Amino acid sequence: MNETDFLKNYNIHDYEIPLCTVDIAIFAVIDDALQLLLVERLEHPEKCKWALPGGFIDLHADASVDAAAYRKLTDKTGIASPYLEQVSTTGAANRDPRGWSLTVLYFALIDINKVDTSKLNDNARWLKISELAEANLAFDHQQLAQQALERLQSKATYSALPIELMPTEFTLTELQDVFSIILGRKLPIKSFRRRLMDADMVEETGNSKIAGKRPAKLYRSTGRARTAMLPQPIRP
Amino acid sequence: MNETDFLKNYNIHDYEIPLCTVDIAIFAVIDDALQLLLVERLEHPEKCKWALPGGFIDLHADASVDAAAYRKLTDKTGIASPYLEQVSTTGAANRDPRGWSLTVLYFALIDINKVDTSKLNDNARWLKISELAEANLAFDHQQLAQQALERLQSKATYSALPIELMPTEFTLTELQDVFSIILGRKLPIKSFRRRLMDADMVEETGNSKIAGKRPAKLYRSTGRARTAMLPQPIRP
DNA sequence: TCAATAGTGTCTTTCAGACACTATGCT
DNA sequence: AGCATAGTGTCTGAAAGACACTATTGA
Repeated sequence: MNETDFLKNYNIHDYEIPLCTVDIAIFAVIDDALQLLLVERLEHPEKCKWALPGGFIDLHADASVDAAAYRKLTDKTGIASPYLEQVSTTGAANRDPRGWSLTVLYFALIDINKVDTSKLNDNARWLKISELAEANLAFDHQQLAQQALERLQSKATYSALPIELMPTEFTLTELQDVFSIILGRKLPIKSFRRRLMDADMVEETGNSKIAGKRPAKLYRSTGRARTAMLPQPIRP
Repeated sequence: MNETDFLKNYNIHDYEIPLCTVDIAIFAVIDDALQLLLVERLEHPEKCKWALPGGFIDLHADASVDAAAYRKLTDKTGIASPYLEQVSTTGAANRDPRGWSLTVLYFALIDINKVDTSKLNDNARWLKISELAEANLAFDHQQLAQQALERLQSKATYSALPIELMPTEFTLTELQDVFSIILGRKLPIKSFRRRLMDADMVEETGNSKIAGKRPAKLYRSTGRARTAMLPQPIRP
């Protein structure tokens, strides 16, 4: 049999294959807290429970898994160029009552100001990370969210990725506060600023922000935060 | 409709879903070179081309994706406790002529001496990493292998993971050579030894190895290499 | 004794942490 | 002037790199 004949006779439905989904842990800083976007499930199974945004890969709409994740993310937030990174893939026989199911987990970092709020309806809400441990989410989404959070926390120690959570212009004090929120502890101001400046993660915009006291210089991302690593991780 | 009825009516074959596979980049050091295990494809598509070991997830045999990867790895090598780590998931409409397909990529590090050679037959071979760039592998396996290699190289700079490629007892010079092979450059001897010792990645076995010249102390892994990070990455 | 490989002593460099200090604007 | 917040100067400490040095064996 040659390849053409082989493919002609090949029917995917002859085999038992898993359900395939993508799920996205979308993080934003809101009210000085790191928060995670959840949507309410409108259908069985796990109906009415809160879950990570996501769903089945659409073989016609989505050219790739990454494209599927982007589509789901844009559906929910309308953001033009969000930071989106694949975290891991979980698949098992018992994680969904419909059968053997596999999900590709992503995490996204967004600036809450850039969200198209018209896309967020009643069955969406933000969950503070401090409440994640006790949250009762659909399927294994609590563990998935935890995994994504650990990845973000880990990256915050050796890269400047949390810049992706900031608005276009921000002060270094604001950025340091975001790092502190993510890592759950105070950071030394001097080395924080030195690390970011020496590694050219940010550059001055020339503007400043006056909030009653001494004006703070405003910075913007140089874009290096998405890929470059800092020379040493923050010590524990 | 309640959940029980919903599940009763649910038929996975009503939906178009991707083909799901796992692929494993199995690395070993052989003849002072980092090498990658390949198997020849016996069936269409891409018949007779070389590919990463792997294949379809078996919904009955495999309780999870990780279990599927372990099964494939054990099938090929017979190794008891290989190091196996998930790298990434790639899925796209055009990567397999049979249709939209998704693969979960793993990488494994093995000690070539522990391989059950009876499991490796004619349609398996080792490819030197130096020849990977020009290799013409099935599907997108060349890129997948490259990704796995990059992960290994990256980890070699900030962890002691390459210990997983070593036999039970090894000298520090041998270990340093393996790091050099992976990273493709010489490393400073003093800081190499200090890093591993200070971080308790290895411990003396009490034995030594005589190879004509001064005997070298033999060490074994403490197991910390699988998880612990070294304080600073090796500088570029 | 010499060649070859194993392994150390110690100085320098890099970069994070500590902390006291200065700077700026509002009231 | 006093305050609160922004931001720096500079010392210390940890860990990597450089490199000359010593150690151990067989031939």
